[in-house]
Parts: sequence; structure tokens; C-alpha cells
Amino acid sequence: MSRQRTAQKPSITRNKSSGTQRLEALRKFNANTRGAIRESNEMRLLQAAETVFAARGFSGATTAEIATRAKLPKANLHYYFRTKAELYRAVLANVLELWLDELDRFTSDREPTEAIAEYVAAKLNWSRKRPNASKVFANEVLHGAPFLKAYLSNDLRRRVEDKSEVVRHWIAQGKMRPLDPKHFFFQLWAVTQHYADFDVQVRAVLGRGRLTDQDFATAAENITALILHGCLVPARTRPA
Amino acid sequence: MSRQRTAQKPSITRNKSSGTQRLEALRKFNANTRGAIRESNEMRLLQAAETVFAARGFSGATTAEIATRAKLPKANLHYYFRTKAELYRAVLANVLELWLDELDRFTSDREPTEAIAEYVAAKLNWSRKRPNASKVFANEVLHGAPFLKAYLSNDLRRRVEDKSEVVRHWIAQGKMRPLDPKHFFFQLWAVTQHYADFDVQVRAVLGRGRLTDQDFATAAENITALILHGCLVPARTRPA
DNA sequence: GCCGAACTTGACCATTTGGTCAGATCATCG
DNA sequence: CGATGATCTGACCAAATGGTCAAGTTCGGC
Repeated sequence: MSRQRTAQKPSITRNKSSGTQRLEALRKFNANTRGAIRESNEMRLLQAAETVFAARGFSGATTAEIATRAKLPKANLHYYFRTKAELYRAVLANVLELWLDELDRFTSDREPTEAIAEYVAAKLNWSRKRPNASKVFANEVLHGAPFLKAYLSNDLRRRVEDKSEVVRHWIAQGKMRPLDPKHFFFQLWAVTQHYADFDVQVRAVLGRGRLTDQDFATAAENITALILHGCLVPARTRPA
Repeated sequence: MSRQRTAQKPSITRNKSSGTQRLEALRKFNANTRGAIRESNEMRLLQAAETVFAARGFSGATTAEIATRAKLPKANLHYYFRTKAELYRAVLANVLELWLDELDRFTSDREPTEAIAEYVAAKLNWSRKRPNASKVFANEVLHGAPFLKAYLSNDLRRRVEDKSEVVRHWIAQGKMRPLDPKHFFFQLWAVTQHYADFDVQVRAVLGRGRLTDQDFATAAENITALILHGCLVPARTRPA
């Protein structure tokens, strides 16, 4: 009920109220580009949170550690994100934005070889550049997706349904072996995200302190070769 | 210093002391087959712990919930396992026992086709029968393997090193495509464990309440086909 | 330079949780 | 049986942690 609570997070989606009030909100919203301070602090918090949630999971993460990492006092964190859960949700939303769209590369008019190779490269690239994002997501799903169940069952499911159609098309064209499209996507996800989520294991086995660009290049080559040989119908050897 | 603490966990590895004491310990150790009660209660606790750790992670799990699930009072849990960490370690040890050995199927004298197909089937089978074991392990690695780092860098690493040699042998024989053996193992692990660790996602996409035997059969077929086509050198088509 | 709103923060609090303990009960063996 | 150690357990505690709050300070528009 305090000032902060009602004023917080001026969002376009909040209750429409009287015209003047709406106008005023909009003005402020545009005026300072949505609050430069807010923008910057939310950013810092989100980034710190991603790191800490990735390292410790939802329950293991403490708002104190996140705040410290963001170089803000804990009370300040709770000014921008009422609860730990709200902050976590925000981090997840960020992550989904990344994940969501690489699938768009799959369209009927393309060659599966290219689409798949690009997809593998793109996902693997995220695993290298944003391993923490991947880990937060993995952790969420691993523990039953308490925050993402709806997303998985709706958005993601539909998306995969769609793209499965494309794969079936390629199969019908004789370009891909007859495989189950959904399981095919599972396999793509599994091999690409492995390098982010299980990096400790990968590093231990490879004997590396951290994965180098070279390691990722090798991974990309191996995955691409395996997947492409695995799912494509080999170009017909010209009849003798 | 209390009675319980010193008497707890009569293990063969504890300090050798006076001859009579040693004898007495041994007698009891054999007498009631290592304490039927202890055996049974530790079992119940380990099983409950596996479930709870899988669902909530190390930090999220509470000894209270584990105890409740095992139908024992919390104090009793702490009688058998001094700390949550000790219980967790015990669960992990259990899990590793499962994981450890499927790799033994890889020996130079076998055909890669068979070894790989069997390995995939075996791992996938564990994902179906002991998903919680897989999840506990995944969670541990995901969060930096604070308890397993040593195991990964030593036992596992050596094991993979060994088995890589076998794969190289197969490659030299012209039975497998020239691929990086270690990355090949990563890919095997990734696709097979995915069905345990990310089952919520898999279920959401497939629209299932739970994964059926049929789902696992389909998964097995798809994975095996993908991997085998992906890594084997196709039988030479008889020269025309 | 003034005003209201946005932001900051140290101090505080209620709850949760891992772990302890002392005393009661039970099992077994001579 | 009776003794001895294993097992059990309700009551308790200290520390950690998410979240609150009231009293500030700063900012942006007028």
C-alpha cells in the first residue's frame, strides 16, 4: 500500500483507468525512456540473478547474494522485484526470448541440410555465449517446471507441432529418413544444450579449465556430422 | 560424544582398536547381517532422499520432507545420516553405481553397431526406470558438481579415455566415421539422459501425462537410428 | 529553487531449517 | 531375566533468509 508498491513497474498492461491517469503514465513512460535508473538497475539485477540462479538453483539462490553481485543493497532488490519468485520469473522470461525463435529456421522451402546445420550452430552458440541462461532453464525443467509448465504445454508444444509438419514434409520429399519429428527435436536440444548445462562434466573429461573456442568448434563439427548423417537420406549415388 | 555418535555406523573401515573390541564389532557385524533395522531404515531414507533431491535439488530439499516421506521422524534421519550433505553423498554414490558401468560394453573385439545399440538401450532404460537417479546426478553436475568434481576428473575421465581408444580402433578399422570419441560419448549421454532429466518438457510437447512404454520404445528407435546412421560407415554397396 | 515522485538503505522481523540432545524404548545375548 | 548397546523421538536452538518499513536522498519537470 506504500508509495513504492503502487507506483512500481509502470507497465502498459496495467489496469486502464481514467484518461488523465493513463495519459500521465504514458508521458512519464516515454519521458525518461522508462526510467533510466530503473532500466539500469533492473538490468544489473537480472544479470546477477541469472548467474546466481544458474549456479545455485531457485532455492539455493539468496536475494542477498544476488544483491551483492549486482552491487545493490538487498532492500533495493526488493524495491525492483517484490519477491525472489518475481525476479526469477523475469530471468526465465529473458531466457525464453532467446530460446523461442531459433526454430524459425525450419521452413518447408529450405533444404533440411542447411536448416539443421544452422540450427545446431545457433543453439550451440547460445550454449557458449549464455551458458547461464541455459542452466537456469535446465534447472527449471529438471525440477518439474513449476513456473514454466504452462509455457511448455502451450507455446512450445504448438511450436514443435508446427515445425514437425515441416520435418514431415522433408521426409515426404525423400530428403530425410522417416523419423519421429518430435523426438528428432528432443535430440537436437539434448546434444546442443549439453555443452552448457553439463559443462563441468565436459570440462572434466576433456581436462580443460574452461571450454575454448576450439572445443566448441569441435563440438559443432561432431554434432553436425552426426545429426546430418543420422537424419538425412544420403544423396543417391549416381546409377552406374 | 554421546553414545549414538560413537556407536553409529559400525563400519569395517573404522579405527582398528584393541583386539577384543575389533572382534566384538565383527561379531555384531555378522550377527544381525549388519543390523537389519539399520539396513531397512537406511534404505527407506535413501529412496525418499533420492525422490526429494530429484524434485527439489540439494538446497531445496529439506530433511523434514525426506524424513516424512520415509515415514520416520526427522531426528531419526539425523541418527542414520549425520548431515544432509552426508545423506546426499550417499544418494550420489548409489547413482554412480548405476552409471559407472554401462560403458563396459565398449570393447575392441565387438562390433560397434551392437555395442552402441546396447548402450543406448541400457542408458535409456535407466532413464525410464530410475529417472530420479538421473535427475539427482544432472542437478549435481548442473550446479558445478561440488560433490562430484573429483569423481568426474578422475574416474570418469580415465574411463572415457579408455573407451575412446576403443572407438578410435573402430574408426581405424573403417567401421566408424572419423569422429572425436569424447564428443561422441557426450552426445550419447545427452540424448539418452534427456528423457529422464527433461521429462516434463518431453511430456508437455508430446501431450502426455506420463511417458508410456511406447514413448520410450519410440525414443529408443529414433535415437538408435540417428546415432548409428550418424556414426557408422555405411556398409559398402556392392560394386556394380 | 521547489515539489512530488522515484529511488535508497540500515535496521528489523517472522519463519524456516539443519542439527542437537537427553531421556525413553527396544533388541539381543549370555 | 537383566544388562548393554542400538534405536527412537519430542522438544529445543542458532543461523539463515525472504521480506518489510520508515526515514531518508536524489531526480526531473515547472
